Amino acid sequence: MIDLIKTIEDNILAAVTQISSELNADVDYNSLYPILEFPRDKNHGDIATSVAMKLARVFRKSPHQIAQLLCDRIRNHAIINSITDAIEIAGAGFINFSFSQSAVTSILQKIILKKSDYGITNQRTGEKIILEFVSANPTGPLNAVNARAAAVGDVLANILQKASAQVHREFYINDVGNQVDLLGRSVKARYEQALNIEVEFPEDGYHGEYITDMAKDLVLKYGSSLLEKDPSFFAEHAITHNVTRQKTDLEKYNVRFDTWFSEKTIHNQNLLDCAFKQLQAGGYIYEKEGKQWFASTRFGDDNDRVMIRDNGIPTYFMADTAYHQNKFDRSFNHLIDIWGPDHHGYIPRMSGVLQALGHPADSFTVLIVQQVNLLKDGQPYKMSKRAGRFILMEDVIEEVGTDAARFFFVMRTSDSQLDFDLDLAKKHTADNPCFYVQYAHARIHSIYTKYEEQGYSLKDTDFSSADLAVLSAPEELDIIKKLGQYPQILASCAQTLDVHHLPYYLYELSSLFHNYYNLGKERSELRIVSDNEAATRARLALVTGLKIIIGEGLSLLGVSAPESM
RNA sequence: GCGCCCGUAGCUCAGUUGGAUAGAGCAACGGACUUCUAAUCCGUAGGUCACUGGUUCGAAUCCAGUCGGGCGUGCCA
Repeated sequence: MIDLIKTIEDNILAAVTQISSELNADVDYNSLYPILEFPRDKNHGDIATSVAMKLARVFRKSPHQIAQLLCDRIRNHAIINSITDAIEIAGAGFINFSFSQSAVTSILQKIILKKSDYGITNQRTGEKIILEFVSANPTGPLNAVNARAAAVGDVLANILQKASAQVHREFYINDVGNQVDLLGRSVKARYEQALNIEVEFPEDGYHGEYITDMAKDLVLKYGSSLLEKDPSFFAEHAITHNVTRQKTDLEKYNVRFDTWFSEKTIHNQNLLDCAFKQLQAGGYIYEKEGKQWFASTRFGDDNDRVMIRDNGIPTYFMADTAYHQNKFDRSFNHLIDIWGPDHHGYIPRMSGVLQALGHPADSFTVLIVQQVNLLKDGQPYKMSKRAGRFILMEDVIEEVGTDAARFFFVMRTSDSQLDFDLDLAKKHTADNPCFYVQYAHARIHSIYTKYEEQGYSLKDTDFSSADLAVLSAPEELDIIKKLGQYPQILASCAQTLDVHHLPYYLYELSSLFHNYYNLGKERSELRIVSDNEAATRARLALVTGLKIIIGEGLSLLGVSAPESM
């Protein structure tokens, strides 16, 4: 539908330009956008513009008069007349356009021809984006918020790629610092305990069951031969073990990273020093109380931040600064980070330090993924069988499966808290939105089967040449119009970085389809597969369009599109 | 105290850079269906968009303030 909209938009703009020069008015074109919008109410046409109202002041005429002037000009164009049935002025000065039937069916034709390419836009052409997400500490298994971040990040990456951006998925491993030391001491303590040696467990150490299991495993393999090793040995072992497990969990969840970037890389390559010197040269560093501070308040942060402690050890923030600089060094021009709710206070300093390093403010974007409240039997589900303190990602997947988990995690605005109803996600009924959408896809396959049972072969059916003029029921045209919105939905997701519009759209589309399908039960003339060969072929073309968009949409969500359920 | 997120139907949530009479799903209520095209279908009702003021042709949306909820506020990562 994007080309239909473009045509109308261009014509409106041309008319506005003409009128403004005649009236000698100075129009701020930016203030007119969006030129066109989808009306909520069907009586207001398929697409509408409110420019007449926006121009009232500059043109010194009533919105209604302006709408009339615009209409007079727009109606003169042959293209406009071929794609619209009606252009009406309504309400306070809206101009409502209704598409002609042939314009609508041409959308379907295009979808069938372009298939999964239909959603491609040039929204973010030329951007080289590095999307960093999950980046969980290598001190244990992934939890439910990590699972949400993984789903959101992966889907966002898919959508950005459809908008023509180059996207690199990265997982940052924080394998340096105090927590690593603490992890090592925790594992060593468990190892000694497993050998019946009485030792004190470190204060604030890692209590998870997985630590004990790991220690027992070490005893099985190496007996007591590791007693002489120091904690760093145990830490390294634990990190390798944990990261491997995280990787496996994420693969089962259909999330694959292009790189697993170790923090050690930053330290080994002397990148901290480079970044620090550059900040110093820019005059952003000062010394106080024996520490080196970054003047973060110059970029709107609450406090200045320590980069190098008085003992000479750089802070985490210093390392993270070097890491983010390194992303730019790897020639990415847009950094997107997905962080958990506990890190939002960190945004001003990160954004500030990157600006201090000479990067434009809009080249770094942080998305905050808020916490997840898992519900079971209507009650909060907080304790994990394995981890005790929190729910693991693998618990969620085991409970509801990868498909439902991913669908539910991206279904809501990611920067607000999510109530995740585990019981609902498991249901195989229409109440479950994930099932509902997948079922629409499966149902289309059963229609194909039905068609072949009638003695036809799908292989011989060329949908692109079907006579689509048969599709005249309002329900059929509504479905096609909805299909035509798909590229806009993706473009809007890619622009706002809000992915939840996609599952919503797929749900609404499926709903139109299920309702249409059900009509055939009451009104046999609307059955998709019938004796009427021409109608059957046209309707198969319609469901094929649906199958393409639903299948493609689900694939962007990383959710399977089953042929039967 | 300060910062971020949030407050829309009984519940969970949408609401397209400000647009027309604020929408879905669930639950509730009322019907249909005794069988089919696979996991019922159709309909009804339900609202002070937390509150107050402001901006304008127009505000759930933007601004200021108030109230309420969640999270954060390390030289941890």
